[in-house]
Amino acid sequence: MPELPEVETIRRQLAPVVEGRRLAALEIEDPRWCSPLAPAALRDALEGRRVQRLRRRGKYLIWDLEGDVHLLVHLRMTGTLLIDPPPGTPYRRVRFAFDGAGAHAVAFCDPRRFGTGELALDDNALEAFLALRVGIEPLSDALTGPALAALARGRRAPVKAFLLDQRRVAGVGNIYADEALHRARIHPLRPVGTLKRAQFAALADGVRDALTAGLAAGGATIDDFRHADGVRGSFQDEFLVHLRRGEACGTCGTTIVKFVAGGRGTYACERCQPRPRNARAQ
DNA sequence: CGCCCTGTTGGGGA
DNA sequence: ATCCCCAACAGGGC
Repeated sequence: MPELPEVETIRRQLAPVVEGRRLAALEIEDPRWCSPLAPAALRDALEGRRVQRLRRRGKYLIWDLEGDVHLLVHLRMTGTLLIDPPPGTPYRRVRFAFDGAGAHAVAFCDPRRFGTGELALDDNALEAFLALRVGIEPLSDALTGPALAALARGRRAPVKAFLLDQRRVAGVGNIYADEALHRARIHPLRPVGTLKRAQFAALADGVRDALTAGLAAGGATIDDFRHADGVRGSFQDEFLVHLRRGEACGTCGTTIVKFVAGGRGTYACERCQPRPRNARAQ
């Protein structure tokens, strides 16, 4: 569930709650969260420090704490951050307690335990960590057709695999990759290096538009999925073009088909997004 | 009821 | 460079 729009929405909700607050206690109930670092090491590094800023790079939430200490939280597939969750909230893995009048508590909850917390002990370490993992920000001016073309030059990988590679364009997940490709009318299995200039431009627009639409919808229904009662809001249905197997393409009415691209379940309209001749069927 | 498959992510090994 | 499998769990199909 946490794709970039949801991470950004959570960041916007959380920032006013944690920025300027002192982290009084950090309770890590599942040591796997920060593995291979021991929970005690993380506690020692973070407790007592004030949160200066909550930022996002790709799908990473970056907590900048005073003293040039940084916590990188990744929600993976099922993680979420809840503000003042009620007692007994299931799947709680980490608890952040803050100081001061009107302070809130924040909980990291994650049924599948894929989510991670990582520590960077100075700016250099933080940038080195990010440089290895995240590429250009899709909601910034850096996302342009020519920028995508430069990253794609000479590559034969399917365009969907290219989009999912966080080291090139950061923050595009499985759902939004399909969405962006449908908007750009490009088949997910097209070798990315063979796209034409106009297609790279359409792809840049498609990525930005899909994420922006998701952000608008996510912001509108944030209350639904922030609650820990299991109601996680099907907000994606509100803006996605309904790329589901068996359903009709909203543009041309052709039945949406499913196949595997970039190692993930992929949905496309093979009329709007013509399949390349050399790509094997299903 | 139980088995099997799928999955919004990313790292590691082949 | 690329593909496959895995982490841990829930939910749906059969």
